[in-house]
Parts: sequence; C-alpha cells; structure tokens
Amino acid sequence: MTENIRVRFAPSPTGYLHVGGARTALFNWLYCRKHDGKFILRIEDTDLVRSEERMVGQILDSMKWLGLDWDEGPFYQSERFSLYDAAVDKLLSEGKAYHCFCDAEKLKVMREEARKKGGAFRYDRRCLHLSDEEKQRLTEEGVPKAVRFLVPEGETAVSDAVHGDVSFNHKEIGDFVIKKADGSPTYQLAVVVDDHDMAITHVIRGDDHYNNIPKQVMIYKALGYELPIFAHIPLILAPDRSKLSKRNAAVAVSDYEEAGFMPEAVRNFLALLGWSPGDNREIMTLDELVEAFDLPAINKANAVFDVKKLEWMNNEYVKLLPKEDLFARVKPILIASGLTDEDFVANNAAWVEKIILLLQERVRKLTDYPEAVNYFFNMDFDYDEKGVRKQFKGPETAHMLAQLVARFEAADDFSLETIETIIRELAEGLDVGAGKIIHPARLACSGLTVGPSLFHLVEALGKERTIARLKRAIEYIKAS
RNA sequence: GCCCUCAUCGUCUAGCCAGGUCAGGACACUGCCCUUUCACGGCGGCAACAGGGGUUCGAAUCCCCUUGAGGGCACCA
Repeated sequence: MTENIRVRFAPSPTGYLHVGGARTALFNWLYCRKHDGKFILRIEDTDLVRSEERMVGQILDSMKWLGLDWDEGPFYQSERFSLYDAAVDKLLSEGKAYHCFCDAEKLKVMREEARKKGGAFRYDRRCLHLSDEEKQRLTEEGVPKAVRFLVPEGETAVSDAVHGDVSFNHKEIGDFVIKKADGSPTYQLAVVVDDHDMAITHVIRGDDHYNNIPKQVMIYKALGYELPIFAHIPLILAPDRSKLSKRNAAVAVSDYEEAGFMPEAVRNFLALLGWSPGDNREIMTLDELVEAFDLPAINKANAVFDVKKLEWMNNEYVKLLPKEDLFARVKPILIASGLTDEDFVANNAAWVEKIILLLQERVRKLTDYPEAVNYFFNMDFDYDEKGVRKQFKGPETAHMLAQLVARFEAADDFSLETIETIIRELAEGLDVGAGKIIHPARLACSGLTVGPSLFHLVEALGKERTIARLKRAIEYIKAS
C-alpha cells in the first residue's frame, strides 16, 4: 500500500555530526526502513566558504558507527549547480524572481533600520522596481547581482506530520535570495530543487527549519513541483534548556563514541528523545524500533539531553552484550590504555576474559574498564584513603593478613572453593565475621573498597599475585 | 523588537486527537531486602498536569489570555 517512500538526511559539512542531526538522521532512517523506502544522503555544501571536505568523512563515520546506512548518495550539492541555475533561470524568465544589486553593506544598514523600527527585516524590493536602463547600466558596470524570489501575496498552508495543519502569512516573509552574487544557490533553493529531483516524499527535519516551510513551499509551487510531506521534529536541548552547544555538553556523536558509549545505546537513547513507542518499552532492538516508529507519535515539545539516562542505558547494553562481543570490544580498549599489550592479551586470553567478565555488570561504559581492572595488571596501585582508615587499622590487621598469607601459601590448590573455605575458616578461628577479613583483604589486593566478589577477585589474581599483594599491604600497615 | 512553535514529576515520557483511570513507566534521588563491599536484582518512597479564565454534570484532555521556554527574522544551512 505504501508508495515508494524516499527520505533524505542532508547535513552541512560545517562541523561534526551532532546528536541533534544524528537523531534527525535516525528518525528518517527508521521511517524509511519501516516502509521499505530509500534513504538518501545528501551533502549540503553550497556554502563554499564554510564547508570543509574533511567534515564529510567525519559525518559519514558517525552515521556508520550508529548503523545508519543509506541507499543512495552521498550526493554533493556543490556538484549540482547547473540544476539550480536552470531552476533559477526558469523563475527569472517567468517573473517569479528578480535580480538584486544591493550589496552586503547596504543590506546591513537596511536590517539595522528595520530592527530599530521594531520589526523583522523584509527586503524593500528596490531592485524589483529598477528600470531596464538602470539594470543594464549596473550589469555593465559589473556590479555583482544576486537573485531574489518574488514572494507572492497570500498565505501558505500545509499539513505537517507532527504539527498538524500550519499556515504562514506571506506578509512576514521578505523576498529572499535564492542565488548568491557568487553564483552559488542558497539553501532555500537548492533544498527544494534537490528534494524534487531526488523524488523525496517525506522531509523529516528539525524544528529549526519550521519557519522555512513557507519559503520552500512557495518555491515548490513556483516551479510546479509536487509537495512532499513535511515532518518537523522537536529540538534537543542542553540541561539548562538552552541550545545544545559545545559549551554545555558533548555534542558530537564522536564525543560519545570516544567516551565509550555503545552505538546501540546511543541510538536507542536518541530514538526515545522526542518519540516513544506508546507502551512502556525503553530498551529496544533496532527491529523493534523500526516496527514501532511512527511520525504522528513524535512529541512536539523540545527534549533535554540527559547523559545520566544515557549512561544507564549504556550499562543495560553492556550487560546484554554476548561474551565474545564484549571481549572483542574491551580488549582494544585495555591495550589502548597502556595497561597491557597485544601480545599479552593474545597469550593470556582466558585470563583477560575472565577479568572482563568479572566487571561486566559494574561498568557504565566500556571505557570504564581500564580503571576498573587496573589492579589486575599493576601492583603499584595506591590504597583508597578512606579504605585505609577503615580497614588498615593497627597491627592486628597486619597479623590477620599474615595468617591469611600463611594459609594461602599452604593451600594445595587455589580454586574458588578453596579460597572461600580458607577465608571463612580463618574468620571462624579468629572468632570474627568474614567481613573483618574480606574488607582489608580486598583493599590489600585491589587498593579499592569496591569491586567484584573478593573470592572471585582473588581467584582471578592467582596465588602468587594475591600473596605478594597481601605482603605488600602488611608492610604498608606496619610502616604507617 | 517582530513572527512562529511548544508547555504532564528535576529529566525522558504515557495519557490529549474521539473530556469521566488513585495521572502510568523509565532515569536521577531515596528507604528496605539480598550480599563480604560496591554494583546488579527485588520491593517501596519522593515527585508533575505552568498560572488564570471560560465551555461542560465533569477538563491534564476542548477554547482564550498570561507567563515561561525554544525557533526564525542572512547573498548560513
């Protein structure tokens, strides 16, 4: 029943892919996949000055990281100028657009005056009324000329998939530039020409484009194009409800990648920003997201980006990760941190994996690993200060740890069961709770007061290392 | 300044379109339980319909105003 749905994501290569753009891309992608449509990627680089080629690669990498694949493109607007020129010429010849010789300086003055009078700037059409001789003269003098769209009277009314019926009075809109004096098209023109040329059926984009609806619809109509369905999605805000910017948060998708978040989690989190499946589901697979996604269900209000919730969600995904997957993702992180190296990991895979598994439930992000497992690889760690005060009290602790060392040394094997038995028996012999031994021992073995079960920790550490650490702690206590 | 949009717990949201439920869930915070600690998990708690007018037997839901927040007003996209 669905016609051929075609959507597009059209980033401008003036920066990294930020979370807002990523969410727009995600919504487009979800809608497209749900309806078996095509997802087109278009690079809007008509601004020759601000666009940077290297940003394209960055944006594409972030999209791939999030698993947002596209069916066509990337197309570059900078390579399609002839198309825009043709459209502009058509509008010009039909009297729907006109040349404007006003320079930036003159326009700036006009804008300031409009502001002072307390209104919005609207071009006064002085160039529309230029006589033919005047135009001839200016052109011969080589005065640069832009092309403005002649905004007709009336109003533009369309139905937005998330906002419902919306209308705009043309009185508020001044004749806007569609072709700059340097010959490049403006966004307003290029976006319409391309969306039509690429047969885009649904334009899903941020609310910051809401006020562009009338301008673009006017161009669609002037060019005789069929209108797409518009869907303007709410913006993502910083915790203080201001615009999300580098100043108040990490905004680039790559920031989150570097911070150790999993793409599945970021994607799931982003999907729930401004949209909800309607039931109480939160952790959803890609297939479930595609299945449940729908344009009318999109919320109209802006959403605040809450990193805390992202972290929780990331932990949910870490816990869901199959062992092999977890190992494959964490090993490179451990190596990159300098804790260990490739050879060691290759030669001691089972041990490294055991340690990774020990911490799986406890890390929020995969990059929390190096710090969380540091003591397995290094012995020269410092002891947690609070822990020292609480657990390393006096010679009796040293004595107790010494007894533990003796029992460990005498142990025939170092299995989980043996370790637990030894510790519990020692506690019984000393007539104290097991905790009295466990806590100082944990601090001695890891330097920390938190972590996995001590029995598991000791088992993973092995006899040698455990005893060396206990002895180190005994010396430390005696010296203090 | 002018125009537009939006408005449910601190945050993300369900409920709104087709008025009638103790306004539901999640994060965060927090109490208890589990446990050698932390985390995980389980069971609880705190916490919202921005304010004011209407319409109606009845309003979070419909209408208006105010307030607040966001967006736009470029030869940026």
